[in-house]
Amino acid sequence: MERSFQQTLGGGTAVAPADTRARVIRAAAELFAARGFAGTSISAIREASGTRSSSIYWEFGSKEGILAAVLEDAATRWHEHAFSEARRIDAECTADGPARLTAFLEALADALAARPEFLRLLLLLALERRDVDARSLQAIRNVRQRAVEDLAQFFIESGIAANLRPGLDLMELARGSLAFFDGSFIAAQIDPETTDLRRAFSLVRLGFAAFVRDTHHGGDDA
Amino acid sequence: MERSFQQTLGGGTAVAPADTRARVIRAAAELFAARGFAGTSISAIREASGTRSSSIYWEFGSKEGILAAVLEDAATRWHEHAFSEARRIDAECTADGPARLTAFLEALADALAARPEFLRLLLLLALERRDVDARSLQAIRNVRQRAVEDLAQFFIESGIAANLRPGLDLMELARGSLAFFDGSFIAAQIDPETTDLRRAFSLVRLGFAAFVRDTHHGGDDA
DNA sequence: TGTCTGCTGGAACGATCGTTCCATGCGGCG
DNA sequence: CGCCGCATGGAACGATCGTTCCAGCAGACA
Repeated sequence: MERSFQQTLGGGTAVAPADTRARVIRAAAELFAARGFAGTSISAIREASGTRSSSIYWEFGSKEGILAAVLEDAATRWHEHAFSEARRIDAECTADGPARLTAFLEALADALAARPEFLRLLLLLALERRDVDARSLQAIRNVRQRAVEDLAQFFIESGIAANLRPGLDLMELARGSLAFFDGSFIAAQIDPETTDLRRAFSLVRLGFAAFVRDTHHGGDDA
Repeated sequence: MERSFQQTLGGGTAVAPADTRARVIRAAAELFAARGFAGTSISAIREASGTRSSSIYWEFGSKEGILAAVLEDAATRWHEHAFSEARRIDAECTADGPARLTAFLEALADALAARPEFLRLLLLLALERRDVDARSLQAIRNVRQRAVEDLAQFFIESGIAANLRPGLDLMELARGSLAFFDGSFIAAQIDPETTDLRRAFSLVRLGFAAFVRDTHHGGDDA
C-alpha cells in the first residue's frame, strides 16, 4: 500500500522518512538522466540510494510514482538553480542591451554545464516517453513553457524586445532561443570535447541582432 | 551462433534472408525511435516484424547487433532522404542568397516532418546510451559530422559563406544551425500542435543576416 | 539422389524485471 | 507499560527479459 499523498505535515512522524525519500529521488534522478526510465531498474535505484525495495514502494507506490516525484522535484530545483542564478547575475549587471544579454547567456550556459542532469532528464524523458505517459509529458511541457515565459520576460526587461521586427512574435523568439539552447546542450552531450556551451550560447546574442531593428550602437565584438 | 558479417554476396543463399533482415531492421528502428533501446524488447521486435527470436539472433547475434544494423541502415537512408531531397530541391532553385536558403530550409523541414523516426532515433539514443555503448555513439557522431559538413558545403555553394563576419568559423555556423534544427525538432516532438517546423526553420534564415556582412539587397520579408 | 549448409520453428534456459507480502522494529500516546 | 501505526528488512511472487539449444526443412552442389 502506498503512503498518503500528503507529506506528513505537522503530525508526529515516527521515523524520518524524508531521508529515504530524498535519497531515492536523488539517486533515481541521476539514473533516469543517465540511462532513461526503461533502462533504470528498481534494483539499481535501491543500490544507489541504499534503501530497500519495500521502502521505495511504500513511499512512491510504483516506478511511475518515482518518476513523478523526480520530475516534480527536479522542476523546482532546476528553476531555482538555473534561472534564478542567471537572474541573480543579471541583477548585478549594470549594463543594458547586448552586454546584459551576454552576461545572462553565459550565466545560463554555466548553470547548465554545472548541473546537466536536469536538462538531460527532461529531454531524454520527453523523447523516450512521448506516447507512453501523458502525465510526465505534461510536466515536461509545463517546465518548458515556464522557461519560455522567463526568457520572454528577460527580453522585455533587458530592452531587447522593445524594438522587434514587425511580424515576429516575442514568444516565438523565446521559443526559438530555447530550441537553440536545447540543441546546443545536446551537441555538448554528444561530443563534449568539441563543444563549448558558453561559446555556443553566445551565438544567440549575435543572432539577435537580426531580429531587432538597429537602434543600439553596433556592438560587434567577436 | 551469428551468421558471417559479410552479407552473403554472390554465393548461393538458400532461403531469402534479406526479407527477415529488412523487416527486423524496419520494425526495430520504429520501436527504438519510439521507446528507446532499453524500452524495446526482443519480443516486441519479434511480433512487429513477424519473425522468430532464433532468426533474429541468427541474423544479428545480439540486441546490440540489431542496434548497430539499425543505425547503419538509418544513417544511409537518412542521408539519401533528407539531404539529397533538400539538395534536389536546391538544384531546381534558380535564385541565390536568402531565397535559395529559404527553399533549402523548408525542404529540410519537410523532410524531417515526413520521416521523423530517424532524427528521433538519433537524439534518443545519443541521450540514452551516452555512457553505455561507445560504438553506437560513434556512429551517431559520424552522422552528425557529415550533416555539419553538408551544411557547410551548402553555405559555400549558395554564397552565404562568402562574406562571413571575421572571427566566425564556417563550421561553427554549421554546428549552430544543426543545434537549432535539433532543438526545434525536439520542440515539435514535445508539443506538436504548437510548433511549426517550417516556420521554426525559417528563423534560421533571419538569424543568418546577423552573421554575414550586408552585401545582398535587404530581403526583409516576414 | 544423398549430403551439406543456411535458416527457421518452437521450446526452454537462468537472470532480472516490477511488485507484493508479512514479520519485525520503533517511535508517539494513552 | 502496552497499544497503535508508520516504516523497514528480507524473502518471495509471477512475468518477462535477452539468449541458447536443437530438431527439421529447403535449396545448392556433388
